[in-house]
Amino acid sequence: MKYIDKLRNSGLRPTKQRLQICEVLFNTEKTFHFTINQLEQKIKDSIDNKISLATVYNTVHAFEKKGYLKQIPINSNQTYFDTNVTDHHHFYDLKDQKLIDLENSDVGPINIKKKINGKRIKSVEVLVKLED
Amino acid sequence: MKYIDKLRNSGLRPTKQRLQICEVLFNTEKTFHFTINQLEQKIKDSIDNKISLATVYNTVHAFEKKGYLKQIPINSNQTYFDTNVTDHHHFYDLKDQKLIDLENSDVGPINIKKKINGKRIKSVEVLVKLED
DNA sequence: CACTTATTTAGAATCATTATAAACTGGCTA
DNA sequence: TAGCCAGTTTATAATGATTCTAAATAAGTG
Ligand SMILES: [Mn+2]
Ligand SMILES: [Mn+2]
Ligand SMILES: [Zn+2]
Ligand SMILES: [Zn+2]
Repeated sequence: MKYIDKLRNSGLRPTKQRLQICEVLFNTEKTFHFTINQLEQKIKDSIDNKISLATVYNTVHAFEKKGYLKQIPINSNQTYFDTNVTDHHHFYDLKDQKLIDLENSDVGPINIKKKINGKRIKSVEVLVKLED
Repeated sequence: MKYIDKLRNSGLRPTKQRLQICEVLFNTEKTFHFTINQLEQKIKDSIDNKISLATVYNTVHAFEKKGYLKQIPINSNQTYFDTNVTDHHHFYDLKDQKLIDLENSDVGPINIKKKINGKRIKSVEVLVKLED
């Protein structure tokens, strides 16, 4: 199975719950952005058994740690995650509270001129807020 | 007084509490980043009377709405604010959980090529995560 | 199967933030 | 200056996302 190896290779046991969450997160045409509550709803809509909220949190954090998900820095009372783990940026529609991907080519190269002693750059993320 | 006019001109009554918070926030050499709890501590350290936590929240939100403060988009359980309301960007030191200002000149112009119908760009913020 | 360790789970706890509603105050007007 | 009132402050409760707990269950191993 597609996700069994992915999980085993990461040192995560391929449990029924994790495999079902993998289907919801990764067996899609397009990548997407989500909060835990939105993911919980998606899971409810697509499987018959119940997965506890604690497991959804546990799984999302495990996947994030393994690099299969990333958090998007944004001001919201809920944490946003992204199934697109490539380097890219975001529009944030303030009215609809929706994230839209901005490819690197839509933004152009960003050259950070300032250096901090003993630190290196891990990521560069651009957030473009949109209003009507 | 310096802040009385500022508040009046914004349609905010210059109350004792607001004026004291203005002193803490704006009567400084350098701008700074803070969470509500950090600000609460600063207020306690610099005034004799008590200001309720609710008033600190109310005031910070009022000042943000008037453009005297801005939120910094970052993944944290607490909201970060900035007394520097000019267009600028941030380093985020993941280890020390500290924010460092990045001036526009340190980043260079950012040209967002993608357009979203009916929306206009309100702000462009760059977050550069630093690791050791 | 027997055993160990990881995982799931319901529910409680945490904690930043927001809501409530009563008391208070700044500013205007008579 | 007194009186009024909308705006503000305040203690406290409520909310809600997230994390914690500890017992039950499931996966891997020999
Ligand atoms: Mn958060
Ligand atoms: Mn927040
Ligand atoms: Zn994205
Ligand atoms: Zn700043």
